[in-house]
Amino acid sequence: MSETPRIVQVAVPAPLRRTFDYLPPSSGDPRPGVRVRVPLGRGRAVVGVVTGTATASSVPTARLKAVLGVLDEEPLLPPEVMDLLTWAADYYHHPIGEVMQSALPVRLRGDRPASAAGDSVWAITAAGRAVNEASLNRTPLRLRLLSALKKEEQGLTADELVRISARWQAGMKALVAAGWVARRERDCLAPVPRTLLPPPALNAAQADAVRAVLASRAFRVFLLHGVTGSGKTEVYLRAIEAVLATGRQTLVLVPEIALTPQLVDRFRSRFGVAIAVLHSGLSDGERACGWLSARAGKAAIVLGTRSAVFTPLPRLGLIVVDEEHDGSYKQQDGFRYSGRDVAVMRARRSGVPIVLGSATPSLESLYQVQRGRYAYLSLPDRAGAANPPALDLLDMRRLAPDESLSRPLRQAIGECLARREQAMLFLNRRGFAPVWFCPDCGWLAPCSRCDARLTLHRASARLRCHHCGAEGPVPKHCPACGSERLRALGEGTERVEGALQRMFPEARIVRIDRDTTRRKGSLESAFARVRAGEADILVGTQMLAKGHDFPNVTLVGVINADQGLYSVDFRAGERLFQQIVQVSGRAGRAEKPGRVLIQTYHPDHGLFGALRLGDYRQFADDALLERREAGYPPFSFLALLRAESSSPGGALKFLGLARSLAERCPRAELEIMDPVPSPMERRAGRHRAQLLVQSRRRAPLHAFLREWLSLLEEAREARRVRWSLDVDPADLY
DNA sequence: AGCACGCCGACT
DNA sequence: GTCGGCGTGCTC
Repeated sequence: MSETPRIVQVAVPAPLRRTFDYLPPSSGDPRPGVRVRVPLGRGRAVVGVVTGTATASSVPTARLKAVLGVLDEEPLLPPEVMDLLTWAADYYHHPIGEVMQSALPVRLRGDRPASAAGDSVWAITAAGRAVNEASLNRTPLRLRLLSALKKEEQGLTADELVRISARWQAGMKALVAAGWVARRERDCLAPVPRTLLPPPALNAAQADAVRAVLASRAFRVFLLHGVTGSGKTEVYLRAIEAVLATGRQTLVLVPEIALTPQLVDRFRSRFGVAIAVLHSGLSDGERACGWLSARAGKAAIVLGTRSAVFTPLPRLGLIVVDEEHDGSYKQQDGFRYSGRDVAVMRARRSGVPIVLGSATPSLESLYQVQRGRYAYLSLPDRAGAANPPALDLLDMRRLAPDESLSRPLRQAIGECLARREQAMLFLNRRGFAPVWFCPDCGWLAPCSRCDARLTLHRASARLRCHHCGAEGPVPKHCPACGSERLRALGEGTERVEGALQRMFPEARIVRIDRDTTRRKGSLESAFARVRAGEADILVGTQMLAKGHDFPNVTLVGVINADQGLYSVDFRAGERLFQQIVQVSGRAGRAEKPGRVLIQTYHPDHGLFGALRLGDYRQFADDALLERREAGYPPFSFLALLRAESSSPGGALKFLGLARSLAERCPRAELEIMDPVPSPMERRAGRHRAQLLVQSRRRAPLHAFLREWLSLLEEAREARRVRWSLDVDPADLY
């Protein structure tokens, strides 16, 4: 019998929407999920992932190149994850190679063996611990290294040792030779605590929710709608506990900012199991180590942000998505997937239950509840029987604000301080003032690369663009008319902080925004100061609202709630409501009632009515009716083709071509809009435009997109602009 | 994305 | 006479 020629299909790291065929290595066909080194182009070798094998190729055999090397004995990506990634590449119409790469930790994207992916560290040995430090007095470098390692149970990497001494290697050599220090791989799984916290008692709603989730052995989506402070996390923990007891693993996804040490500690102190934490703040080695422990089944719980949804978990038993409505689940560049939606698909494919938790669920999820697709679990009560905070609207049309703070708000802050409680103020705008303005000729300092105004940062005396990062000095004279009367218009957090300091000279004020928390760990230390009672007033942007509890905050003020009230984006209302509910949740605890004051120029807006009643379901039902009438998601499916070009008309011109190519594709049940400039047409020197495609049904939309993209890829005009397709876009700009 | 090939301007 | 500008095309 003649042997059948075999072909290996490989997803290569290139923006190509297909796999490449290679001849197998002499060792035989590598299995799907295995990394291979393959030649690509002229003299270049890349690492790709095997997606399958075949008996024939559409490329003539003579032109096929052979796999250069096989990097993994066992598939690095197991079949379950490979299937999920293939689905995701198809659904988001994104190049398969880039999708595969995004699923791998950075350390494993190259040809490093999986066994050596962690951080290599120097760690103290038992012998080293017993050394009498006085005996090292004559070798200060060795002494410093040894005492540093004594404090670091996990050991130190070369990068970290450099900070102790540039010449650390010399001293380390001697310490290793003496047997006091050894080189090993850093263990990324924190030690299991000796004493575990006992689980608190559940209220009836929590117990019902836990019971419902645990009753489901197969795939089922649960929407856990729990008001702030109602104990959603405890429901997760109980469900996880039961899953762990059966020897299975749990995947927990949280929004980017919410993965705080506090949350991690809460998980660690409850379970006597290894927990892998995966987020962007880790070193590449730590990420790879956590990922590999999950894949090996060593980590029983994976707690991570968006990209953790692709972590291999051989014994997956449950998925939890916390704050499922949060926008940070959607990746905003490159492979634009939704971590939440992929999680639901993963649960379905793996046949496990998934819990989506939120105080303000997305309209998409609530709609699935209405349709009977998701099970609805409600936690209506705050733990400890605390009342929800009283919510008042301040009609700014009738109140004379002083530096954007109305009199009732100032008064409430004063009373709050007198009670020795803390106040928290939100303003979604950092910097001192959003505009630098000439009162004589009307000139407004513009960004030279964006269609936007520059924001004044007074402390650093700079004008900055919040869209492209450009910055420059603050002109003293108007460049248009020479006037010397330039002034700041509007308010940012920096200005409000100053105003508060003048109004309440005794108060200790902490400002929290991207400018004050740029340094690593500074956000955490600011929060720690607040919790320790070393601050009276907190001023900040949205980042103040997520994942943190401040028991002594009893007043929350929203300084400008109007942004987004009349926005062009159809999701703006939903997001505003979610934000206000989230910040309101910061006010008050069991024994101290909270108060929320919202400043607005549109107090009659319907959104505030539902907000005052604290009725999210009512708001959501109304909003869903509006969406249904307008034909917006979740009653339709969207795809947005975006383009940007350095030349003014380039993006629109390309989209014009895309629009005409669309005529050649199956267009039944589709609405293909005309290309339009993006709401902020110029950004960072690039001209941007977009084209929206909409359909009532998913299938025709995706059939269309498939053909449309293959035509677009062939078009030479497509090489002159940067373009990307966003399936289920979160923002229409 | 990389990388080479390919024709037109200012330099040792 | 060459170095190099980025337009165009291809990668199994």
